[in-house]
Amino acid sequence: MLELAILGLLQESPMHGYELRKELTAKLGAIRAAISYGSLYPTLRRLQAAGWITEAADPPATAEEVPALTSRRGRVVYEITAEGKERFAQLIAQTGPETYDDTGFGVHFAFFARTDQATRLRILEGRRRKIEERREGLRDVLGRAAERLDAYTLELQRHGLDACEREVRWLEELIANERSGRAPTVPSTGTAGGRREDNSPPAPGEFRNERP
Amino acid sequence: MLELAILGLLQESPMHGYELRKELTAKLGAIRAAISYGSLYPTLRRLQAAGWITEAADPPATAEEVPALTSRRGRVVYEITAEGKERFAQLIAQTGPETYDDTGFGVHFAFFARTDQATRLRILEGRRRKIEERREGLRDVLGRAAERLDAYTLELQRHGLDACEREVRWLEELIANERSGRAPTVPSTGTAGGRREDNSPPAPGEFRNERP
DNA sequence: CGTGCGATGTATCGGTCCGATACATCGCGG
DNA sequence: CCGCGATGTATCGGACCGATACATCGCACG
Repeated sequence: MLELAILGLLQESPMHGYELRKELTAKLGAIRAAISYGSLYPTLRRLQAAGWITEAADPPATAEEVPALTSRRGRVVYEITAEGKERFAQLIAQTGPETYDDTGFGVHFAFFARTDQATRLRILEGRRRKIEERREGLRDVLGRAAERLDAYTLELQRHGLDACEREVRWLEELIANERSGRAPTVPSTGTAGGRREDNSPPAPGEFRNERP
Repeated sequence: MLELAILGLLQESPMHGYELRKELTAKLGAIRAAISYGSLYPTLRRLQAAGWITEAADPPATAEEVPALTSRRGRVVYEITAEGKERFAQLIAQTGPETYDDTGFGVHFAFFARTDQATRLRILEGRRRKIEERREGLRDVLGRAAERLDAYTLELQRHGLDACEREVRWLEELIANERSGRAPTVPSTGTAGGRREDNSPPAPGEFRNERP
């Protein structure tokens, strides 16, 4: 999962670890806390060893200042490679069971702008199926095994059931949206990625979510 | 977390691994999928080594059948010890930061029936604080950084924000409930635990949740 | 009658990720 | 001038997962 997220983020712009963590936290804040450095750095090394990313020279901030005295150690900037982009595309398209658990789905969803519509639909439907199963499990427990459980446990299940029902409705909306309107896909920048500051803005008016 | 859950469950009745996993799944179904045996068995061994649990003889199911031929290997039934109960009480009462993350809170909450009211209140308020922080983080991203993010990522944040707000409201309810009405605490069965089949039924009418 | 299959049951292994910790630099305010 | 919070890289032990292996039991189907 981390691998996918890193590859996805580095496609927007080269970054060093610290920055990567912040962006990761911003992008995935809804589904998980903050990525630990204990996962991040080893994963970066793994990705580099595999050739998906490379170290890039730290740009000296428009030159002008800090000539050469302080030797500028630390601050390793990573950049995605062409192979890395292929790897990302492969990871994004292939759906295993882990694609539908909370974290897996969240990460995949966060990069839907780089995913083709068919895959998006497949993932949304798989997720819905999974949540429906969880929902049924909770209903069963609340129905059949209710008397064996104490009031607090029961309340926990009720809250969980509520969350499931809500998420299913959300997914339905997204699926319907996906089927009818063509949601925009960010066009791949091409293998020879020339530093784009201007990130493709999401086409307006695709999510008419009608929040009152 | 697993340790706490196992100790809690074994206080209701002795069980073997498979059974433990099923009960665990039933009790914690709202917050996590199913516990892996790859965690369960090593943890059981750890708990046994520490003296919190012991192996118990597998009761031959009212005797009568299966006299002695099939040697009855496999099926290790675990039982909590007096030290294990102390350990549980200690774990349940001590609150660290991990008490308030999704899993930690869920497990603690699931055993609220064995937790004193002051601790319950402390945990509920800690959890509320944590969720409020997450909520503020999401609001910030949706406000300040909205233009940097694509429509899908934004939608993910909105959904997360919604879940946060909902959980805060749920917690408020629980806290208010806890403060006014005295919620029941399952009386400790005592250190010399005499096999109780009849589980203390939760007092009725404590959660007036008024679900329409 | 057998046979195969799904539920029950115990167990290990490699891998991912987390939390704690350590350490170094930089700019700013007291 | 000194400390402190933000920035920044890095490692280590431990928790937990997913895959896998293997053995038993009962029963349904041919």
